[in-house]
Amino acid sequence: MKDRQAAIFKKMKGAGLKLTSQRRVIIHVLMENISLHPGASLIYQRAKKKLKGLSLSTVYYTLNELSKHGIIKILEFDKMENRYEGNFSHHLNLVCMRCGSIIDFPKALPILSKKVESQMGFRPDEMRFEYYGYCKECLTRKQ
Amino acid sequence: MKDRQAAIFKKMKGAGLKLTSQRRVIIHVLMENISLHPGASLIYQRAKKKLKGLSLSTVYYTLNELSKHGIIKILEFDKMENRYEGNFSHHLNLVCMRCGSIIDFPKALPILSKKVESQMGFRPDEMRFEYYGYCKECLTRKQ
DNA sequence: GTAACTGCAAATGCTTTGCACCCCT
DNA sequence: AGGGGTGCAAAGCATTTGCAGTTAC
Repeated sequence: MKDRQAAIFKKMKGAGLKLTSQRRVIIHVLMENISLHPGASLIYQRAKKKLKGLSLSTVYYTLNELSKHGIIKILEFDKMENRYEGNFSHHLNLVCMRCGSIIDFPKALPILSKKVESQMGFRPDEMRFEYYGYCKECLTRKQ
Repeated sequence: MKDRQAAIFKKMKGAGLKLTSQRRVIIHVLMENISLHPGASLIYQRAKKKLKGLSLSTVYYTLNELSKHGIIKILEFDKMENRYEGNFSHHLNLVCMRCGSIIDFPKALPILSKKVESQMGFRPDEMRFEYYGYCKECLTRKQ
């Protein structure tokens, strides 16, 4: 966790991004909760407790800058705010439609990039694999 | 095309949905453009030409009703309006980040539902597989 | 010193909603 | 006849933007 945070600071330096106190807190909260794939509002709430004057636009601006430089990844959803993740490996996201939790499923997925390119002339850049359903906790709670 | 439209009307009847003149036009335009995976605004623009008084909220309401009854599918994106599709088969969508076109790639994808359920206790309901990149036309046009 | 960052408020864009009227079945 | 459907305007919500002041490098 401390390591991952340090790694981000290093990448930011490399990308010419400034390390402000706001960013330190935002990144701390982000990494502390990275397995939840937190959204901007959660990050904002928790970060604001540590840094009173923090504004939501700063949180968005920072997360967008990090994503622009390939340091984190933005996950965008239907009827749900964006979420942020640090996992760049090729994996499946399990999205709970009840509680909104997102779990990584690391099982190898086929890479179809070559086929897609030769058969359709389409050059893929990013990929997205998701299952929407109900997580263990919500299934238990349900009945 | 005529067939697919008739099939939708039939399903609507089965679901207890009323067939109004607005809906006839909306569905006609939807099916006419289904391979584009049209968005609400495109459907609205084209349908309004055939039915002057049509309102955008009716378009949204109709598309939502159809989706609620499993007659069409809503695709939701980042920074792009929702798109609608009729293809319920397990396929990959190729989304062009330049022109916004969406192409179906029918290649069989692994069904991981069982694994996900036994290993993670997650019960999947819907799935979503997308590649974001650049389509043939945009690659040609680019340089 | 200066370009980048921050906070505020306002704007954006898509989608939904409340409500009165309308019309399919 | 009655419940669903329609159109309008307004609200909703996450995200972005313009701008003036601030700060890291």
